[in-house]
Amino acid sequence: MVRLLFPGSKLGPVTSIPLRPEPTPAAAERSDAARNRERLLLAARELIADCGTEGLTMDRLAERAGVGKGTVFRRFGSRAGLMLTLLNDSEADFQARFMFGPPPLGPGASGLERLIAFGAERIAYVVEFGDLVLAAENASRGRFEVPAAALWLRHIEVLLRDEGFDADPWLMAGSLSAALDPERLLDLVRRHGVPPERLVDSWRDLVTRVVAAA
Amino acid sequence: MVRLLFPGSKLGPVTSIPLRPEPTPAAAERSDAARNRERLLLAARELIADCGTEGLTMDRLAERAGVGKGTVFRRFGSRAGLMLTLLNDSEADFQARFMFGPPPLGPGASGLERLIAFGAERIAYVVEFGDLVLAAENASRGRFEVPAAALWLRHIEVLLRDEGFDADPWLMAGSLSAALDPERLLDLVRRHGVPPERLVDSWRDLVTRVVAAA
DNA sequence: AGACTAAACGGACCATGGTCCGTTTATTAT
DNA sequence: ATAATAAACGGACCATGGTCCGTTTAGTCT
Repeated sequence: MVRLLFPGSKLGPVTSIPLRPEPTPAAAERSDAARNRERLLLAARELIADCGTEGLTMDRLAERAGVGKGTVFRRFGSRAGLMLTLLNDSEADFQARFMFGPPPLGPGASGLERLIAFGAERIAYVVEFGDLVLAAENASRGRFEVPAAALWLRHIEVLLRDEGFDADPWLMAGSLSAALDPERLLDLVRRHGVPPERLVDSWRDLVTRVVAAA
Repeated sequence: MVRLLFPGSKLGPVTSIPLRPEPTPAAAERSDAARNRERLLLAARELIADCGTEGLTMDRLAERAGVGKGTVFRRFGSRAGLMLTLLNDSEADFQARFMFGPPPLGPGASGLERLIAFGAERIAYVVEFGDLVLAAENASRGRFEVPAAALWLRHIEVLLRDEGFDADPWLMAGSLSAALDPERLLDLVRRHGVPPERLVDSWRDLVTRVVAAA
């Protein structure tokens, strides 16, 4: 658990679940470590801007940032961890919007409306950050241990319950969540040329049917 | 398209979509190539039996089979290709059963019954061949290009249409298919200890709801 | 049998993610 | 200021999937 600024708000820090958990949030970071972290993140963004996500290798990143390779791995744990870190801000923003933002995504709308909006936003998010999300998916032990994924799941589950869904909402939330799998969405958009709006339509249809029979 | 024996049937060869497409089905295999393929498959099964799927590396496999590493890759293309080949028989069997076998999996039952049975069988399949399926998933360009996957998708789509589902059955088939994703299923079974029957129940609930509103 | 050719072979080689451990350095206590 | 210490550093090293290309060989044609 880490405190992040709620972007564009005067309300001050809000609690958010980071995409990647910080190892030791208690101890303050040593100055050289902080400097290298900045250098690395900068270099990573430049590298991605120049050569795309594919072009970012850990060796190149280390060289470009002027640090040793070991430093890169101590900081981010793995390539996927780096990508997760790169996505952290936008992910925190997304979380804030579906947890505290205005309806229909945030509280105030019905469970179904919020489910629909959630899918639509997630689809937009995946389409926007495509390669990054894909590169972040290969986390060490499966993509299901990412803390943020657990949050989305729980969110969907709660919305299902709101709609009176009683039969194993946790598993159903997982099934719905699977329909938003980034690899699938990007395959549909990129290889099959499916327009995102059509994905949103299909998602709406899916959740509507699932909730309707409740 | 390759001809495979319909297992346990007197009906002779039936058409089946292989898990992994053969590069040049026309040209006959040279004798040394055939011998090496046998050696490799044997060695692969032994290695997996001894050290598990993780323990099978391409170098070790080559050494154990007594062939060069290049031979391994020419034969199977990639590690995932090898796993796909190892799964080919059971996959052909699965295909035969849902396409031509007895109801409720095969023709003769309603679309909904067949959908439910399909999911149940798929779950059992994934649980049985867990590691192999997982290792086969990292196919070159995503797990959506595997020909067999296209067949399952099409199957689900047809069954949806049978049930009068009109709104974008192809995308809906994909969403349902995503709920059967092996990585998810195995994560649920292994990490969360969810019994397969509960997965089947949830799948039944899902497809019933999707089809009900049609 | 001998020559010819296309296919198969093999293993050195490469790229890349990730680990290890001896060395350096920021920080803190005295 | 100096010493002590825990953290950070860096780059050699490893494992593994995958490629390349010069060499060998099975099958065929005469």
